[in-house]
Amino acid sequence: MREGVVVDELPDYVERVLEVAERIPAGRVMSYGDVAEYLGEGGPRQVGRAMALYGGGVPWWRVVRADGVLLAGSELRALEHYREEGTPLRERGGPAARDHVPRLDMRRARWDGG
DNA sequence: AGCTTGACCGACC
DNA sequence: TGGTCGGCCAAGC
Repeated sequence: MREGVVVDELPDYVERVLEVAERIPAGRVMSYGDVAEYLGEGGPRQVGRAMALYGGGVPWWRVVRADGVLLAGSELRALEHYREEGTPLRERGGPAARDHVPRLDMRRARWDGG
């Protein structure tokens, strides 16, 4: 069985990142930096890379930027999940709300990891 | 070995 | 409220 040199297993660090992502409850989020800090290893950028490459199988929309800006390129997909899960958003109230993608209300949506 | 590139962050203005 | 800047750290070239 030595032929199976194919990488059917993800790097250890990536596995841990995905594990944390899966623990985030619906309606809540963690920032990349939060996840890194929670793991006690790596940094926001490492978490970001892990999610970008392998995050497809987990609730990727629950791992977000610390400033609450929605994932570039997937704003609408993410937004649908947020509305469905009731994740706190900062909608823009005024007339200028037209064509404006909301941001997450990080104060309320942030999850500390239990 | 050096430089650029990211699903980033916090401080500052 | 929004933009810049420096720091961050691994990967790629």
